[in-house]
Amino acid sequence: MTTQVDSGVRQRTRRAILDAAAAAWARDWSTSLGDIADRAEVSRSTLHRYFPERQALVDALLIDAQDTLERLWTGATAASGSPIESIENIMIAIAEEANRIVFLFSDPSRFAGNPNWRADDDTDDMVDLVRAAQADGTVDSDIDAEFTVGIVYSLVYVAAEAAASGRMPRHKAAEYAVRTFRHGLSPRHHA
Amino acid sequence: MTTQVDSGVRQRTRRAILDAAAAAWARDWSTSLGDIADRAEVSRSTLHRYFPERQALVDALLIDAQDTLERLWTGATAASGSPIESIENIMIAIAEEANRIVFLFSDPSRFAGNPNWRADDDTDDMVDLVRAAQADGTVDSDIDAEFTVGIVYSLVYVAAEAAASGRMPRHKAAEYAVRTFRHGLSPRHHA
DNA sequence: TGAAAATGGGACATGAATGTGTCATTCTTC
DNA sequence: GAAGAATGACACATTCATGTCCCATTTTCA
Repeated sequence: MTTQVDSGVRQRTRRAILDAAAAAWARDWSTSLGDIADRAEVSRSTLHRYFPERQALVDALLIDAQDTLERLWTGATAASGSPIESIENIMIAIAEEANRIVFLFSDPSRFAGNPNWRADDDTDDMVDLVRAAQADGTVDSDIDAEFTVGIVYSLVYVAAEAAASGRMPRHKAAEYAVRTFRHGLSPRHHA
Repeated sequence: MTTQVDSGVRQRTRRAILDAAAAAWARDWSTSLGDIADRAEVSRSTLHRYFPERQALVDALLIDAQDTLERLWTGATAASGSPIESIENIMIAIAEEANRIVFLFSDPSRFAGNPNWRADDDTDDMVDLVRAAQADGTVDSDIDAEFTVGIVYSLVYVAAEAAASGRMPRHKAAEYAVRTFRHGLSPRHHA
């Protein structure tokens, strides 16, 4: 039981476990709690103290990742003057913290029915943003908006992969992704 | 024991199992053999007759998917006159049979050490193709070639997802992907 | 039609992951 | 330095996927 507010120690342990789980489950949903505990550098006992059941960790992770996503979203849109600028800033922001977020999209159907799942809302917001950019004339209207959102996410994923593999710094990978998006979805192009 | 050549019945059962496993494992590597048997509409007993151990199914699937990939590759490059045309034709071809192939790239590290793994060769070939297209002047040389290959695969993945969800016909999704690639990686663009 | 092939269904043992609990040890904090 | 918090290291039961049989039934093909 927590005394009053969780101590700094507990916060750090909790975060280590969440981050380890996010990174592991992004690649392999069947990663065992024992492996996650190892990655977090805690014992399996400790992991179970923080998250009594596997489902408790899943739920906490879901909430944490979506909170992070919305925080990034707010920051990125606040600093933007146009829809396409918002999209590009969001891409960069997500690429920065991809380790905590990617697992959300590795297989969304996995969380279907989970009352904590609300990332669809973010995707809906992104679709709205793309539609606004299409109305703007800054994004190709010939390509389906939902499809375009899929491209946005997958470009971010490629950037995150490239950064994680150590082949290039994260900011450079993000720049490539944004650049490809901007050019690839540009409306003015000879047939 | 097989009499002489596998009967047509066995071929169809075997294919149903391989396809079910490829589709299931592309999304969730922890899908049980029981679930795969259900998807393939065979009993778990039958599945075990064809693939005594889980590993046997993994190996067979690995070989089957890579054979498919190389077949597509050969056909696509044979019908192409330039590197970029080859790349685009391969994208379309892979999108067609994505269900059998995508699982290869869902987490390649999973197959590290497996003697049957050779998809890296295909990726290497793709890198060569991109480099040729860059030398051509048809693909942006400012973006890392390996990163570009990642984009190619992920665009195909997005197309396959869109088609699988039923939001659009497969050929249209593939067209979007190719279009995004062509424009997104185009070299001539104002800064 | 009859034999062989192929499949379905179930029983059973095994191993890995999970969940629970206890106790000793280490770390914080006053 | 002492009390409480936090952790690590086990032990144990339970559940589930896996692998191995066996036998009845259906399907295929000569």
